[in-house]
Amino acid sequence: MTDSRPRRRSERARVAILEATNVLLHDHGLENLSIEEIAATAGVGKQTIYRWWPTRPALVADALLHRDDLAPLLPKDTGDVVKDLSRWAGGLAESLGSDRGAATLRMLTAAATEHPEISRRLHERFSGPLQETAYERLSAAKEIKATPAQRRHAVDAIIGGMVYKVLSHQKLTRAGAAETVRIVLRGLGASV
Amino acid sequence: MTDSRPRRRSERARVAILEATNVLLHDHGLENLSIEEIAATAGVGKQTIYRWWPTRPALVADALLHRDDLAPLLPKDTGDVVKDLSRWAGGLAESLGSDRGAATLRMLTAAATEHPEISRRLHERFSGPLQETAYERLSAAKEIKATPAQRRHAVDAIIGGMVYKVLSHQKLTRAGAAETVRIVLRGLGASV
DNA sequence: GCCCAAACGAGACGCCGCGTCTCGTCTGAG
DNA sequence: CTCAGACGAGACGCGGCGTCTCGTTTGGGC
Repeated sequence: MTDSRPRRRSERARVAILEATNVLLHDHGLENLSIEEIAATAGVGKQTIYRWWPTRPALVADALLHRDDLAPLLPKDTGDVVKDLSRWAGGLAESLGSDRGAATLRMLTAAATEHPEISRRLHERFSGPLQETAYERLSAAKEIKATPAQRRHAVDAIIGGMVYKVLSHQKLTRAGAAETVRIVLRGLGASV
Repeated sequence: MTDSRPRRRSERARVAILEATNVLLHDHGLENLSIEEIAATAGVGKQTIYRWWPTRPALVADALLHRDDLAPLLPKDTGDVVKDLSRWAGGLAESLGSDRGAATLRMLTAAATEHPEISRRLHERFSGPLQETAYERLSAAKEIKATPAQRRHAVDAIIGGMVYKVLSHQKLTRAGAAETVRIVLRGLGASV
């Protein structure tokens, strides 16, 4: 992991490009995003973009990673797994269920679909931490007797259920997400 | 709903366009799909495409709907809900878990992300029937005591869990899907 | 079987964004 | 202070876009 970069990269340009990308992503959508307009908006030469990002999806991924309003919502630990995960899923549902949240989730999905490497980076930052902490919270609960694989499946069912509802334009509510958590946890042997 | 179309549309051209689209979709992917190449491949004038399809996503959706190898896999009814849904989910997982199946699912997702109307049509044909028959199979089972909303959440968790695994590049296996079904159905009160 | 409007195949057109390139200027590490 | 390399700006050829205009084919109505 040797950092072989004696290069004098302009931080000002880098940030301007990422922020311009996010603005135009929000205004015109992923489909109508043009490098020319990003450069013009950021007050930057096109070459400066092509110098540092190999492809458009790579730039989009970096722009999404640069957003500071997308910190993943993580479950608390009060000792009551069912309550903790229900509240966590409820909050997540409220966030992803809003117009803005749903639009962002669809954009993340579309960007991830374009390139496996982009998918990996976005997952590492967004859905990964969600999965991991929910899994750990589940593993710490004494009342749940399940194999690690079963816990993984349970977490995926909860998160996947929400993602699926958004992608298929179904309603995603706080109450519905909490209900899903209750069903899945009961299936893992928790008393609900 | 008056059908005001005394128009003499060429069936030959229509089919050639849809099939050329599917071929190019498979060869170059959604991102590199060009109308020019579709027209050339189908042996058709560009105007013939623009005359009948308003946008590129609309054409992609019709092409996917025209594929006859994508008939949704539906659960049987042998009287044993757990076994029926486990096998169904297992088959679905095997199909979606293959390289080709996963690629198709990602393409469907990407196409659906581009436009709400496209999303609605694809859902109506593919995920919709899956949801509905799984829901009905669940409702017919006497051993399951749950509200309609709970059944919906359960179905979404099962299907969503699989979709999520594919989109996040996790392994999707027959056994894993069956295990997820067992967890969720146990959560609905079934004895597993 | 004839007619004719509409759909067809072909391709030219202007436009725009792509990715590359070449300027002259700016800047920061040594 | 120096100078290599990043920078802003924008010209360039290319290719696909969506529209248009040809002349030809086709199929429903008479």
